[in-house]
Amino acid sequence: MYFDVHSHRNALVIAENEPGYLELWESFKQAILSISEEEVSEHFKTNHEGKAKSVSKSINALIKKRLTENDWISEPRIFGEPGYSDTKRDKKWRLDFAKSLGSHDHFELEQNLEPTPGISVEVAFNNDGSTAWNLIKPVLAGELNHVRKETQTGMGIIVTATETLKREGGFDNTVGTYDDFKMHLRPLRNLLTIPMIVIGLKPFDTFEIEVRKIENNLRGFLKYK
DNA sequence: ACGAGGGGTTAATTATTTGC
DNA sequence: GCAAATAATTAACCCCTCGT
Repeated sequence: MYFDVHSHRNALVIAENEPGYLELWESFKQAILSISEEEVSEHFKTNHEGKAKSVSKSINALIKKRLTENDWISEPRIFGEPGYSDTKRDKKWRLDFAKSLGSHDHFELEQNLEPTPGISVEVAFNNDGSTAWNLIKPVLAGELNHVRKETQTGMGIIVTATETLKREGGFDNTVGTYDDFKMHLRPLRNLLTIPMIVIGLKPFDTFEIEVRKIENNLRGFLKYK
């Protein structure tokens, strides 16, 4: 899949020049770019066509597959404290994905060892109301490093849908888009202290999702362009 | 009259408890 | 100790309001 890129607090410059971040950024970019249109349409056809409205589940599943294959950790916890990390209520305190070049070991973090570059990833196809929260999570993850190691080590990547993909992918009209995230970033600049790259996924060349009403429910169907 | 957007609901997934 | 049943927790998406 192809995408547009928006850079917050020089994230792109850092990602493309700092040795450690370069490696992580390339790994991420390659993961997304390597998802082919055929794979998405095939996945949708076999799993969700006629049952779900949008392609979001297929895209989510394929991103997860690619990133975990490349050693990104799925749904890591942000904090290590009871109440925030126990399985009962830690869900909203988890990132979608993260990868660090160094150790995730708790002991080493406490020992104030060399900062290691790490990137957190949020895939945000949900309600526009949670746009702000999606932007804050990478900051929380980064601030943790900041406090423990006294060094700026965090960077966030947010995966969103462009307006066109939202329309052609059958996404619900409430999902926050690439443009919505860019709108949020300007006024929130001073609160969002971590460099972030916002990715706007582009629509597909060969197909789109046609939404039809089946027995009062909206369902998506493949339609080749 | 229509479409965008937000709040609320629910189906499906994940966790926990219970029973064997 | 393991499986089945039950409970909790989302995230997708439905519906209704509001602005144009």
